[in-house]
Amino acid sequence: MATARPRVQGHAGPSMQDVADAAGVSVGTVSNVLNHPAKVSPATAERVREAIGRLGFVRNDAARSLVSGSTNSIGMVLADIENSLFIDMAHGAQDAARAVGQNLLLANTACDMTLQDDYLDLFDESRVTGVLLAPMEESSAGIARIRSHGRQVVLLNYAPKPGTCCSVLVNNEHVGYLAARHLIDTGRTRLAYVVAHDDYQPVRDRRRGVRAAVEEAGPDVSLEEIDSVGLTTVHGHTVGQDLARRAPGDLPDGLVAVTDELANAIIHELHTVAGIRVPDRIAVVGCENNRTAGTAAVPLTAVDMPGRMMGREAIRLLMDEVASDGRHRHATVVLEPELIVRASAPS
Amino acid sequence: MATARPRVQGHAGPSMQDVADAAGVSVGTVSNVLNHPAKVSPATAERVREAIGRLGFVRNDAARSLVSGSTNSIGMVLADIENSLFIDMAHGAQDAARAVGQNLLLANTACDMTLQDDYLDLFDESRVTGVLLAPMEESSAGIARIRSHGRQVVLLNYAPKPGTCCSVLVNNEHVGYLAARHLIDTGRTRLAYVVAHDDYQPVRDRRRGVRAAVEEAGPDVSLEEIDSVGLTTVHGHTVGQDLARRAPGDLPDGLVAVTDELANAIIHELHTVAGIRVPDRIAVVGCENNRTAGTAAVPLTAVDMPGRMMGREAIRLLMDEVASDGRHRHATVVLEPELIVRASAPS
DNA sequence: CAACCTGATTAAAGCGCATCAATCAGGGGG
DNA sequence: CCCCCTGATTGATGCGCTTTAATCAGGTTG
Repeated sequence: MATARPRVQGHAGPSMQDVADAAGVSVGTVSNVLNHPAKVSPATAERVREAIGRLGFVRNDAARSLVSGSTNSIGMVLADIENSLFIDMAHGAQDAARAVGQNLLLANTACDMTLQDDYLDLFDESRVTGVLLAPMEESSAGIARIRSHGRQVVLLNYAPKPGTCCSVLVNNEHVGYLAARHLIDTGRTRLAYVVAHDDYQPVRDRRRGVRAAVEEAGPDVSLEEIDSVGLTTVHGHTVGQDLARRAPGDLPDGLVAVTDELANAIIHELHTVAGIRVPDRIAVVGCENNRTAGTAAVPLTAVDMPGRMMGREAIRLLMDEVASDGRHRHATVVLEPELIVRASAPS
Repeated sequence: MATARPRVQGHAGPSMQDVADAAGVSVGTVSNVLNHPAKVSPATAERVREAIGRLGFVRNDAARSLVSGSTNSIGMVLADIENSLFIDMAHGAQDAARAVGQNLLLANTACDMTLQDDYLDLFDESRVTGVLLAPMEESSAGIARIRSHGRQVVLLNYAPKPGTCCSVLVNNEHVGYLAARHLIDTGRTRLAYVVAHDDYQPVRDRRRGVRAAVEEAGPDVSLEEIDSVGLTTVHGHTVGQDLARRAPGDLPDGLVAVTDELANAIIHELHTVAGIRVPDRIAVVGCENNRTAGTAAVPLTAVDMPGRMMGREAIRLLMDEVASDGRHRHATVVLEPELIVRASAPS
């Protein structure tokens, strides 16, 4: 056995030099075995591979990307990993990234903008191929920062400031429209729209769609907008309890909730707790078609967001932009939602 | 403006040298401003920081970790990002990692062992601080490989080969025991255990617990083990349909499903489709307490797995091992599950 | 036999940063 | 006036790899 080179602490593991020594070749040849096997004679390659196996050599990705100036990884920053829409986007992106030889690294911000900025910076410093960002809130500052360093970003499910980056969106106005329209088409006339965080662009868009459908229906259909404190289950319970306390005549007969969580919680309070039957007394539609929608106590009619496809499209846009060394025009891909009819608002 | 240094294509962005030139100092000083601010006089530091901002300098993490031989990131490989247990583990790990100044990078293998190995190797090559692995199947080959390179691994929710690495487990035998015991305690006598993939260690352990509870109950309680093809919803539907076709006398009156998905799908076929009331005719218990358990058509009684805490513990073990330069003894943390009683098997 | 070509291999030059010994400036004490 | 001490700064070195030009061995051709 060859004697080991002296090493400072912390720098464990054999290097290419060690492999080269063991195989009786130069480092350049070892590198070629790994990256351009065609350039190396079969016999030498075999000898090198044997040495690699014997020494347990692991290529140092830091050195590799230091030289090449780039990596093989795409970073994806997700605002809420608990939401199945985001999971779907990650899944679609994963598949597409893999197909183009890139690894997808996920980071969860749990809706914390500080964490989001940290992860954007981390990916920036890591020189990833590009970044996919699926935020909850306006994030143009962070995007601008890393874009100014030349790092490519594709925004998911949130409209960017015009011309700042590529994005993949769902036609959220149509989401709201489809939801309200379904209720109107099935004979509901006193609609309610439960909403919170009107400062989030997707939320705003959905509201516009709901309003459009109601206006289109003429004076026979009314719309009440109910402000919730937040978008999650706890807030839905509050809204549901408030509704349950109303005089029967004041109750809407059709309700659109801006998130599935809100919808399910409201149904729980009305239907299960207060005995106000869904959909008989009031039909409910959600706006995400989360994983839970189909298995809920009252299966939820919801407008489906095509998360998988969004992820795939985002990777496509990103790789397009990365490839186009020269001029690149930012693009926005808008995918259409689809209504999934279930028991909470049958046809 | 100083003239830009000539640059080969691909190596965009200002380097420390550029910053140093702009601020009229040496690279060493710029490095110190970033890493040891106390060593630099306030005036110089300010000048350097100004230059950093003006040039849009971004530290190159590859070079950084090439020198230091390590990174600031922990890699977490998850078998199934769709399962809320894994999400919970990621969440807990994230919080704990952040508390010790590490970034958590997530990777989803979608139960694909090839992908799992790829990500393990990626993290290995990236010289991450350590790796958290929450696999679906036996993974000792991959673990052994990267451990042999000196990379630390903590295994989550899957027992390692003795002495090979640290791990955080749930007492899965007790999971099965609690589930079966609850049915027995509430008067059920003809139990069934629906199971698949007996080659997965957690699945095996749960079975042992179920059997133990039944044996403990004596001859008045019987146990039938029903083999499912798989662990997911489609397989549950099949099992449910088979059960629904049985003669009423042949039906068990209590059922433990090894996953929540199986449980919910079985309840759907029995209760909703076939009209065999749950829990009246048959009580059902799940073994994970997934996010959907509480909101299902029939809220699911399930044994809860403490995912958040598992994630936190895993980070703790990992950092312990990383810190202990000298001798380290692998540890296994076993967390106890807890029964959550809901409508599908009331008390 | 010289000139030339081809394929395999090598030696050397960095990539951008952290680190550390060496240097420098500026007092204060003797 | 010289020496030493302190704090700030510098310059040089090397981390492990990829890449490129240079070298070499072994044919082939004129």
